[in-house]
Amino acid sequence: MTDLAHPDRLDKVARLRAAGIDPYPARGVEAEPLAELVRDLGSPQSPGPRVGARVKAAGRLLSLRDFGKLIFAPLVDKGGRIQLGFQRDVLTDWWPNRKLLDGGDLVGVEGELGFTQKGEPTLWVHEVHILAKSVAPPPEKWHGLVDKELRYRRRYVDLWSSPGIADVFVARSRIVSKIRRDLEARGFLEVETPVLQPIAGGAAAKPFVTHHNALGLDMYLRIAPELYLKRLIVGGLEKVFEFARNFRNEGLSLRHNPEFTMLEVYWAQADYRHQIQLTEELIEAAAREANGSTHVRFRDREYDLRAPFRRVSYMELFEERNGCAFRDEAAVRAIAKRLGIREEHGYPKLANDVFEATCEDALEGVVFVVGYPIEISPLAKADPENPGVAERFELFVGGMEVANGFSELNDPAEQARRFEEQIATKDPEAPGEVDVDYVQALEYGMPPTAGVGIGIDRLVMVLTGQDSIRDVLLFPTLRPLHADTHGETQADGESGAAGSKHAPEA
RNA sequence: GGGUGCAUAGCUCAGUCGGUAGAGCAACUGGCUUUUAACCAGUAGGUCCUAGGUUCGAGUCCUAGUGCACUCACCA
Repeated sequence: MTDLAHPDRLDKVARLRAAGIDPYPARGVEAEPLAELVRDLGSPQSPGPRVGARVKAAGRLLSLRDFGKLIFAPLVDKGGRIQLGFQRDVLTDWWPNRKLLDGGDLVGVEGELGFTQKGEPTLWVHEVHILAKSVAPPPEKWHGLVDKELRYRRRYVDLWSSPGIADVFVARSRIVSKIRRDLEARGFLEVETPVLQPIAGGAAAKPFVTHHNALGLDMYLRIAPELYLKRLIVGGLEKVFEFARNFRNEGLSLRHNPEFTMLEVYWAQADYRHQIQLTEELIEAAAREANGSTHVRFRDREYDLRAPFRRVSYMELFEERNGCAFRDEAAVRAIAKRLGIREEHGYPKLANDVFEATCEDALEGVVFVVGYPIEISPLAKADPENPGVAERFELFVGGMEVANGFSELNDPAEQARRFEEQIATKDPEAPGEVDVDYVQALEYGMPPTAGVGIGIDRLVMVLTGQDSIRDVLLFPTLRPLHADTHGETQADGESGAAGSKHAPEA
């Protein structure tokens, strides 16, 4: 038992047992969803079909308003809420036990649907069963859980005590489900590829390192599933996708969590133009699924996600904003100097930084940027008409990158050369060694293929209007609490259990 | 990693010029059969984040630390 458990409530557990009532019974009750009960009850002005009906319900009591011989208590379940009315004259036998109920308790009830004098839909209770006694005090009834950290740490409280929170995660589930169904309908196969990888490839990012004891081998949590999914294209699976949890050992922000979900789709015989179209169609459908419309409100701005989305050319935008070509090194360096941008990993990266600094505002709407410099696209195929430009696109919504896709490089020699080049930059985010097995896979021959990665967390942010990635993650990454000091134990009751499950920080 | 801010009862928060701890909610006791942030009366509840320092005296001022929020950088 932790310090979170309230002595008065623990005492009530004992009193329930003494009264012959199991505070944690083994069986639940068959209950109807509260939202349906409320819907079918209607209102006093337009009564529904189930006024006076005898029903069973289960849920969590939020609070109790005790009038002596009458108690009102709101009951919530997943997505619904109704008021319970307990009356002494109806619950004669149970009445002496009423003081053993608290806000937060889980109960099952049987009773009759009706209204109060004020017209509030009410389930007039005839039978009460406690389903689980809550010994931790619920959040303050008016303000609720306002401490953001506590909301993330105790999502299990946030979900039932903060209105609208559960809706975001229901929407997330529907978005993912819709995308999955749409891809399956188009003949794509959902697959699973390794999270534990001997070489962290497929993106530029710092990986988490772990160790496999039996193999005596350091391994990485994947930063991207890309190289494995393309192996499957070599294997002839033709159209594959994975909702891939990726792990990147980098900073946290409104848009970044160390683990995040990326949908990656690979499509043989397609090129980047097919993927652009697929991307916008999937997103439009997901928007309709989540909101019933293509209009979304994100960070105080309205966006219309109806396909097709606008396209702009990377190189043209660069020239328009900077008055010089991407590869006009002298001119670009001068601009970089004026903007105070320092070179860190070679010229192409510097020029891309200039792009990001000068073209940012052009990415404010819903827009595909198309045709990235080949130098910063090591896994993408060059445009046959324009060898310096990769057949690559990124999708931005409100300035935030949501998707990245391209025609996949399938020339094994060229891929090996680009891997070597990447490693030579000594960029800490470049892979440490060439993924020889991947190059070998290409040597067997990969058909012309296009791939895209869609940031699912960020897409959900846009579609549900959440500013922070943490608000679309049920359990965002947090520093674990330690039970070392008394102060922290007091501040958080579950710290002892939680702390013991976490490995020490590396 | 840098900057700014915050940390007081279970929760949300006050706390004046440095003078020894307050409210509402929750809990407990009593009253109340139509409330909905119910109401009325009472009781109990404090390592003022931690460790130092200044001072006759620190919740308050100073230093360091810890945690969190916001923000910048990196990243998708």
